Amino acid sequence: MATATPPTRPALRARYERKQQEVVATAARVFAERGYQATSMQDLTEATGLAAGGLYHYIGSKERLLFRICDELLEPLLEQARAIVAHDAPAADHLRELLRAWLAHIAAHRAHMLVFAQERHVIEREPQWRDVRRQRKAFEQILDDVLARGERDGTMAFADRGLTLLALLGMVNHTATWLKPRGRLSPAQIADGYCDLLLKAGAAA
Amino acid sequence: MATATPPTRPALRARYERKQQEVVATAARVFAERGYQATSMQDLTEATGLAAGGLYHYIGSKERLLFRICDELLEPLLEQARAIVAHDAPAADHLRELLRAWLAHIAAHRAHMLVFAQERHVIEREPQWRDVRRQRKAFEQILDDVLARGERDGTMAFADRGLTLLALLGMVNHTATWLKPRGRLSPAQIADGYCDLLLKAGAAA
Amino acid sequence: MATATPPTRPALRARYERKQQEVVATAARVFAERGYQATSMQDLTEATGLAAGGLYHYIGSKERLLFRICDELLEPLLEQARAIVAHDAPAADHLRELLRAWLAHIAAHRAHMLVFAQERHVIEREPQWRDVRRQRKAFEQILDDVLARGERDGTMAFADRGLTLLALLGMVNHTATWLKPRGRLSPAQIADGYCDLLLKAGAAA
Amino acid sequence: MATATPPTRPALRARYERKQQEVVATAARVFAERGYQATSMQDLTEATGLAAGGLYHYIGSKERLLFRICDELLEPLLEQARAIVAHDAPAADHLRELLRAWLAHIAAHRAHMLVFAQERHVIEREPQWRDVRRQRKAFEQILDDVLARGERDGTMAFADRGLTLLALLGMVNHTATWLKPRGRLSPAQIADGYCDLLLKAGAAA
DNA sequence: TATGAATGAGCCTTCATTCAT
DNA sequence: CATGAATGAAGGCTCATTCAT
Repeated sequence: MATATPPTRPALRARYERKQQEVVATAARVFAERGYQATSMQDLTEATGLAAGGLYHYIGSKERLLFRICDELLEPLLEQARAIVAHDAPAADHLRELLRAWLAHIAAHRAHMLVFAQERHVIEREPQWRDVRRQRKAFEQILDDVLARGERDGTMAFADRGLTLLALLGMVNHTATWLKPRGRLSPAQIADGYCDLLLKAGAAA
Repeated sequence: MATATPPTRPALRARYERKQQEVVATAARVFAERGYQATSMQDLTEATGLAAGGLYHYIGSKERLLFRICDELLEPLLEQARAIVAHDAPAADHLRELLRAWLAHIAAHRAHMLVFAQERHVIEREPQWRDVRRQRKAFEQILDDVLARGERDGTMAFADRGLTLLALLGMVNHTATWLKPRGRLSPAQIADGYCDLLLKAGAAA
Repeated sequence: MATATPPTRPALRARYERKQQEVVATAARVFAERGYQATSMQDLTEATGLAAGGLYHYIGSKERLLFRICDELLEPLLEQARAIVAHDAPAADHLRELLRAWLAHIAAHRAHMLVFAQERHVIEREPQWRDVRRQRKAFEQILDDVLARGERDGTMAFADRGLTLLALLGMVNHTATWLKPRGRLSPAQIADGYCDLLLKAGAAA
Repeated sequence: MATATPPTRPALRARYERKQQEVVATAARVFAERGYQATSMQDLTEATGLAAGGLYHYIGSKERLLFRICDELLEPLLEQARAIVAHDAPAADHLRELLRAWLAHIAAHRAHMLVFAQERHVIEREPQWRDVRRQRKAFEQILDDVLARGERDGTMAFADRGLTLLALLGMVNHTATWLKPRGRLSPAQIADGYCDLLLKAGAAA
């Protein structure tokens, strides 16, 4: 993956990184709309107002751009998740907090999420995406750990924990597809809805 | 959309359609692996053993091929769904039957399903995909109708039926992603798992 | 190095290869004039009368084209050289025959030779050119062997055989630069001139 | 050809010119390795440690840089050659001195020489290189004059003087290709080797 | 002096598709 | 029926160069 070379002097560097983020955000929006593959650099040129060369000054390559989008999505989410499970609380509370953070993140990065989902088949197959895959897996592991802890301490009892986790991942990931900025339900309400679904279904006898 | 011109004499026509289905199946597999956009006609040329001209003889165009894949996925599924809800039975039974048929269909057409999911953003936006969208919506309507009937007759009580339906769609659609031909759970078991999840969560008091 | 895929049926294959050679010859001429790097595929498009796609149908890539040019130059030359030294004759006769064959080859493939010389720095450095390098070295080895044999059997006595060989290579390679189709001296006369230069300078006492 | 604008105050000017020479030397090295055309300004940016703007401050343009390299090569060589033939001496002595100076120059400016040879086809064709061509021709004329004088005064007798000169040019120019800083033969030894080759071959009966 | 952001033309190549055979 | 030669627009990206700072 080609890397754009950022300036070294701090003042310029800050400016560079601000502009870079702007470009990434714009690109995420366009990718989400038209699809990553179907979006040409020409499209981004128009969306950003930069000429081809200027664009590459900030992004290195189209694939690098996709990488940044995935990273901006997963890295802070993973960090939040780790912070949540770091403090002491019942498994059910952790689950609810995780879901709320997750849905809020999706709402705030809807375009990122849609792009990530669309290009999933690439990310799961190509070696250069290993780090991204690892972040995704780490997050899912945290979720599974919480469910497992609930089972162990007797507060949850799932028919099949593995399937429950997969169902959860499915419903949450799918959410980016239909979530609207000012929709009927807030991200928190959706999170609670999913959480209740799981907790009721897995209510200990 | 360009249309390939099939022969009119019945014997030839049968042969033609058999070969055509073969091509569509192969294409679905390749698309599922590499992505529709990332797959070139050249790739299909290699995968099918046909030369460019021969390929076009059967498929008309790349987009037409995508259309066929979607249609092979949705049309029989919709038909089955209609058959299921046509006979008299409690809402919960209908739901279970629908899920079993659906999961079985996904298992049998995994590639089709993955392609459909991947290209969803195109299908949902472009006018030429209206008919496909309509099929998808009709199927989802059938599901919603069953849940609504359950609510009406008092056998189900969801916190939020709309959200429940979306959750269901999410988990089922996501399934194609991880379903393996000889996995731990059979399609029927998965269907039952999802069904129980919903029914427990929406158990009437 | 990408490879264009030739047809398999013999009749078509012959046609394909004829056209391919035509393209290579044209390209060699253009490269010789403008330089390999300075020549754009657009230039070749104009020179061959083929559109971009058609061009690639025959050549695979620009680098592959360069490879073909080098191969068309070196492979038959090496073959001729081997045939010459295979039959019994005095070293001086072999030398003269080699030079005549060599100069005739250069005259017949002036463009190829100029391209080869121009891109020498690439050919000598990059790993994908190993086979071409090997052919060049094999040819030079044959020359050195003849000079060494002359020294051994006492018919030649060079002040420094290594330097003499390098001088020979220099003068012959340089020839493509100034050789004109109907110049004052024929390739054979030039060959004899170089041969005499060496033989006189290395005349045994 | 764009021209960089040097400062006018003497002290600054000296500094400027020192740095400029440094840049030219570095560029010559990189060009010799990768080829003039294949070297990007970005490559030079990295090799010199200057940013794009700084580079242009010193060189004006990429072509101007090539011009400087050629000029640094040819101008002092031509001056030396003129000095040599200015003093009275037998033609054979002049030839030897010329070759020694020439080979020493090549050894000291190997990169310059390689670049000059590589880009020869450009230099010989484009009008803006007329002055460089003139220098090259002037140098070759000096060589030819010496050989002609040797023939006239009966101390040399070549089979074909024109061909002999071309052979000489070929062997010397080719030398840059294989000359190593601490090789088996010193530049002076190589010069003598070439000189002896010519003188023996052209020994008057 | 020197930086590095920015340009936009041009690079090589691939693409879906057509059509004479 | 099927081939594969051929198209030409468009793809992602790099290039030499300029200029505000």
